[in-house]
Amino acid sequence: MEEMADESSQYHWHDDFRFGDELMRELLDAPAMVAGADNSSSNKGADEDEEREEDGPAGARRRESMVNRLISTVYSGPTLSDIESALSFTGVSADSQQLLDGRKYYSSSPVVFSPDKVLSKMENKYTMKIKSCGSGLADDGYKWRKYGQKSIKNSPNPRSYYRCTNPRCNAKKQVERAVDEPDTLVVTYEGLHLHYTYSHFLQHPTPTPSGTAAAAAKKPKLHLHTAPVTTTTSPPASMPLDGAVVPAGAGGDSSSDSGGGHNVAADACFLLEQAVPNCSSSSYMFDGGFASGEERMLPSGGGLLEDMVPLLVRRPSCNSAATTTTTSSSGSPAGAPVSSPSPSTSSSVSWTPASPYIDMAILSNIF
DNA sequence: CGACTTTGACCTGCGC
DNA sequence: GCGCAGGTCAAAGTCG
Repeated sequence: MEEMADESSQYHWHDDFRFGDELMRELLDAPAMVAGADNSSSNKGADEDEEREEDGPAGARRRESMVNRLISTVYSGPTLSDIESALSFTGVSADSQQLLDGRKYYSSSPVVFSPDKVLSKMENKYTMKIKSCGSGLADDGYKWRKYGQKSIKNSPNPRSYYRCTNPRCNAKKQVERAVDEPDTLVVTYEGLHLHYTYSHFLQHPTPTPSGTAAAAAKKPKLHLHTAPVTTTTSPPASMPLDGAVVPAGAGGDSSSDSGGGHNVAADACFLLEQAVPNCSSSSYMFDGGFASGEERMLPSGGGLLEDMVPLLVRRPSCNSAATTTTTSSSGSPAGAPVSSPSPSTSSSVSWTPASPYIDMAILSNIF
């Protein structure tokens, strides 16, 4: 298992993104771009040399800006706006719209996370219908522990109950097969993950044999299963996908999901940065590599990222389509993602995931 | 030996 | 209050 999180895993981040022509051009012009991405061509020449050697705060800001641009340019998956569209979000502010555009976010005004706002909606439930592409279950990037199974009336299929293995997380999910569609899994999520597990970060082993690598060796069980998800069904999201979703066990109903090889943390950082420009992913992902970032991302024991909202949902390993229905258990304040006035339903989505991860529940809470 | 799954028992909410 | 159904607990078993 842990062997799957080999060195290559730290590059999964790149696996899901491609370099566009624009990026390539920028890379070729790296010196100038890095020195002054905002500068016009008129700055080239003598000034360019000056800028290139600039090492002050301004230079740092520019470099960070450049990194951000690269990030947004490299990303080829669905943008938050795509997700928004899919969810038929309503009440999205102009700023948010801009923010949702992966190529504009860095120039938009900062978005301030409101923990209260997010937490107030933490009781939301959302259900996903996952078209399984095999006999397995989807993986949402989180680690789940099955704590019960119940046969449901009028349903030939038992319902399995899972709880997030993180002791400080009360996220739960229920998994059962659709009565009319045996190849479809119905996953209901309750509660949200306000953390990442070690597994996400251990996928990015530090180059140094000691330190985090040692930690990884000590906590192998927490590694996401990076094995090929041939036996798992993946939903589009933690929505987890298993949108943070389904266990990968044999037989489908009972499975403990795990990662599918995706660089979840990286994706999360990217998405987080998209949502929160002030949160510089570069400081986590690109400044000296992820290894150093790993340390910073583990503010406390237990590998929790308490200051970081997971914007994740694991993409299904196959081209499965997932349908999600978000249910707001509590009165949704204005701006809630629900598109329907009905208290029991909100949005229904048919999404052929091409993107990494998204926690639609969280996104809906944020925007 | 620790983590995880299985599974029957127990608890809780709801309708009658 | 009773019964049903869904959700959770926890002991036992399994696995690596």
